[in-house]
Amino acid sequence: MQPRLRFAPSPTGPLHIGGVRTALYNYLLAKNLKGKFIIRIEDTDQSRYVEGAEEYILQSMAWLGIEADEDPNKGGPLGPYRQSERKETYQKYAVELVAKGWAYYAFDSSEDLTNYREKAEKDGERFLYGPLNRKGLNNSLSLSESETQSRIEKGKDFVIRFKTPENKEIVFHDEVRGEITVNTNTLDDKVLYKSDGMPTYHLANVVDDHLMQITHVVRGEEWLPSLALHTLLYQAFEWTPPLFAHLPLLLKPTGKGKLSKRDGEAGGFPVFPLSWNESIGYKEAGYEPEALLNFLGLLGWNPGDDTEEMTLAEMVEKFSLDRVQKSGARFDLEKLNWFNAQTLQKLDPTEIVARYKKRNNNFDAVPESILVAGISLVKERLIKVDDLNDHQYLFQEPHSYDDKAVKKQWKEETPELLQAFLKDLILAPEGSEAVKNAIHDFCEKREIGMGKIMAPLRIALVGSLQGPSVDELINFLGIEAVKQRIAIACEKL
RNA sequence: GGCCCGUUCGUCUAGGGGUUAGGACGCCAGGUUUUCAUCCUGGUAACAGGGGUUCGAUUCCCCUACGGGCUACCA
Repeated sequence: MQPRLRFAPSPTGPLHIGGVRTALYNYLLAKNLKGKFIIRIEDTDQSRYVEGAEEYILQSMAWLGIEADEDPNKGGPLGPYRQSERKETYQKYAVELVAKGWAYYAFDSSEDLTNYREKAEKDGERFLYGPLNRKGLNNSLSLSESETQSRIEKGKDFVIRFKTPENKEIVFHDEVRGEITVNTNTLDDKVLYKSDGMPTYHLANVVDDHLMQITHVVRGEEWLPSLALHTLLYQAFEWTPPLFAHLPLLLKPTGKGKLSKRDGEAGGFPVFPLSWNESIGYKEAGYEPEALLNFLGLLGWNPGDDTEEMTLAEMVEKFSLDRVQKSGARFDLEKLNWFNAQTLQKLDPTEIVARYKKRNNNFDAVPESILVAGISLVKERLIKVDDLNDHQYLFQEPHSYDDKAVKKQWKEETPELLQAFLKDLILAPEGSEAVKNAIHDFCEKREIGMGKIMAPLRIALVGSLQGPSVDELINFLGIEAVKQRIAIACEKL
């Protein structure tokens, strides 16, 4: 059987970074097994539907470079891939379950249910619509068959609930955690089919996974408690269940709980891949998708050796469920920054320029070749592509001079010294090696320390005591620019 | 509260009955760079606690604590 895995987000808002990781792991496993990766939109809750969310999710995946084999837009052999478009399918299965004695009609109003819950809560208990009390509630188990029929025919609101077997130890298997046992009396009879004619997650999910021939369900740990129900559902339908793997959750960088939108706002880091309304995304914050993926891939999984820097393809090759972590992982932006810097180091300067230009127009007037040469000079000091903006001196004369540096390094005799050096420099041959020699010779001739000329030179060229080595810088800028900058500095300082 | 899951340096993690408990990020120090960053070298720092089992437990079992999730006609 061909492995088929799906990522099944709900279009209720932007894709959370934890969702991105779930998508990534599904993709990694699918491709590792040489199978298909599918995106299915789970939009069964009309009241929570958010305009643009589906599009956002698909765009995020595109930006990340996680390509689906089948999705709502490109379609596929087992579509449609939007649950709202599969609406008719579900009723049939819900009714089948009733016929088989695995489900029943329930007529309890939401007010009644709320009352039961409030009452139970007052008594310090929890109301559970389940095996132990369902016979006393308003449903086809307590009502006569004719009464049930007539209510349905009269168009009364009803839901279909799963008929959880009474007092059974049910054992199910999770690929990450192993065997888990639950007593069915602690389960409730989940609604499978809602009164609005839509299925709930539980029904839709199981039916679609079966129909779409999903072989591995990889999802967040928040679904682990539902696995008992889902296992029972597969039994009820007499279908072979897929393999299940529940991923540990992403936790807040500090403090308690899972990562949420607010943490991003408080901690100043994105929680969404792309911007969504007021919330900035990783893309907009200047992160490279390769770095995000690499970072996320290692948050809850490792390849078993010490390898950390990996491309998507390398992660695909090494991925396996048995190396997925059981406990939640805290989100640490520092490490992502490191991954981003590493990603940039491996990129060709022309590619860095291209990515920089997509987001910045500061150096639009600078010729491409100069930009590439400039990047080559400073790329190992970039964490993000935008950091090139800190190196404007490569392409423009300094806007200002660092006061502290000037005070300390710019002496009275400095202008004269620089002008004299310039004369020597003009005579020097091309290349940064020659520049270096010129500086050395000049110092020797004048019998002065290198610091006397190096620091002022740097101030004149850069504006501060930073940047690439002076010889490389001079070589890059060219004699005319150097001459000009020295002149300007001598005048201004 | 009930049910389920988990717990190795600050963080991500490797390991697994006998190890100097390994790596990475961060941090610190030194070196390179007559600058800064990079880079290199070194350092800092962990098996939640208590009981078992065992010649020996961080590793296996139990309990406690702590953390997490679920507890909707949401996913």
